[in-house]
Amino acid sequence: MTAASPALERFLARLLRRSTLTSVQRQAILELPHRVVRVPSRADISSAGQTLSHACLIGSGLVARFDEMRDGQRQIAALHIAGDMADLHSVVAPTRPWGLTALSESIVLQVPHEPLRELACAHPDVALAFWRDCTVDFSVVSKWVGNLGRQGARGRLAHLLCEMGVRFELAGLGTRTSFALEATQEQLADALGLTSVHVNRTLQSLRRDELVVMRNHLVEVLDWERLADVADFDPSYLLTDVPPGRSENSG
Amino acid sequence: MTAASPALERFLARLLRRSTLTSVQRQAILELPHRVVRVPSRADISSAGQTLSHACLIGSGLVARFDEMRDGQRQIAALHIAGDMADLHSVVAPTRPWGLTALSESIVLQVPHEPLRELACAHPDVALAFWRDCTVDFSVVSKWVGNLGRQGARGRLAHLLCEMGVRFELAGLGTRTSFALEATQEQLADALGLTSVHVNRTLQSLRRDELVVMRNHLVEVLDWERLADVADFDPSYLLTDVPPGRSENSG
DNA sequence: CGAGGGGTTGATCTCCTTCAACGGAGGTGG
DNA sequence: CCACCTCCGTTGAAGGAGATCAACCCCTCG
Repeated sequence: MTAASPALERFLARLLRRSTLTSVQRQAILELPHRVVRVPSRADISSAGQTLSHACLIGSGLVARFDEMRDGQRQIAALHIAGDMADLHSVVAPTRPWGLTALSESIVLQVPHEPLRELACAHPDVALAFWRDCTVDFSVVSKWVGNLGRQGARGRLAHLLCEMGVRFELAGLGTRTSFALEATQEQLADALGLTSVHVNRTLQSLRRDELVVMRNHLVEVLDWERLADVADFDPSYLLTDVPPGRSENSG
Repeated sequence: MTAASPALERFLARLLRRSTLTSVQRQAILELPHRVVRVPSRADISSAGQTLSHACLIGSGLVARFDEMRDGQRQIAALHIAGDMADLHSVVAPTRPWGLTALSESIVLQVPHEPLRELACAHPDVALAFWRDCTVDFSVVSKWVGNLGRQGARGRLAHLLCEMGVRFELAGLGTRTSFALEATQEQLADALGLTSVHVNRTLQSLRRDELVVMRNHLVEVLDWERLADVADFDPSYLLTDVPPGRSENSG
């Protein structure tokens, strides 16, 4: 057994958090062919409307999925960290209406669609696991709609920080109260539907209330309870509390 | 061959718009077991956190997927019309963090998860088709993030009307310039992240500009081009322009 | 006939944007 | 080694989009 890519191992771990796979299936995932690409900070990985033949697995760094308006303004619709397959959706919809961009210097694994599709077709459990993984992203972006539509700047920012904290913790990349979020205030603004000026003022407000400090892209949550309260944060939408057994049979 | 439910036929038609299925597979979908339920206007179909054993296929009416804040405020994250399987996602994630509510009197088909899952496991093409269908909803909700985050009230409302127009047209339930949207201004507000008062004023503004008229839940688009322009609307996110051939092999 | 829900209007307030300027840290070239 | 530049963060003042609150209208239904 050769040493697998740590990125694929992270991806498999993410899948296994919510799905059960046999050792054969697990091995097949670890052996997926791929090309490793280093993406500099602020470089676009792919743009909207492109038809791709591979999915992007994040090896390291921070990657954003974004929607672009006519005037060039961008809205970030998702943030992806190491172990996330940023557009697993593209396996079934190769022409995707969104773009991917690296917010920080990142390592990306290009995993061809073909073997992913073949794996899904050969192993129904894998197909369900992939589908389920996409459902997690769906749930997250749905929550973002609620966050943007019904919360003020404080709540929105607090919610984003809570979400990323829990996700970094789940991925083993930090703790929910201390993690590296390599995004500028302008990029946070693009994710929150705010201006960078207002993100700045809102961060100061959260800091004045001794809820969270952010400096040098390092987030330190000072009072998780109160931050989650400000954010109206309920982590269940991250679909983490799936029973460890065969989740397929729970319905 | 017995007469299939028109709702299942609509659902199948929606799948076939983007996926290719054999006649055996098509027949299996039309023969899915289900229970027909009539849901009165404003009644919740299911609430957040519930673990379900069936998915909801809309037979008629207008159904909203919503997120609920602590204070009871609701944010609608998706609108579903006849032929939409409102929570096909629940097949792989039976505990869903969102609720479903009927905005108008609706007919809902409860389709048990088991046969859906069995169908997906028995036929990889069906699994991919289901997964692809979920990707459409994903793409739509992602676009809503952009709409909420980067557009003002006029653009948001115009975009929602454009989207629903195209979707009604695709589903054969009207034309993009004339369709029934059975939602109150308050419900539109819940979808747009606005107040009902402001939705009212914004509708008047669109009407003054002779872009669209809405009365008695009937939307009449007077100038599609300009409305789409105000909305910054590009229908490609609805994933309608998939080639008619075997889309699985296009990557 | 009265009640209630949805739509309409006006006045006021507030949150966030806009615009503009400045500061500090890091990188580069002379 | 310092001058300069650029990017990011920070601050202030002014303006605007939308919220809020409250009243009223119309239509439907009991």
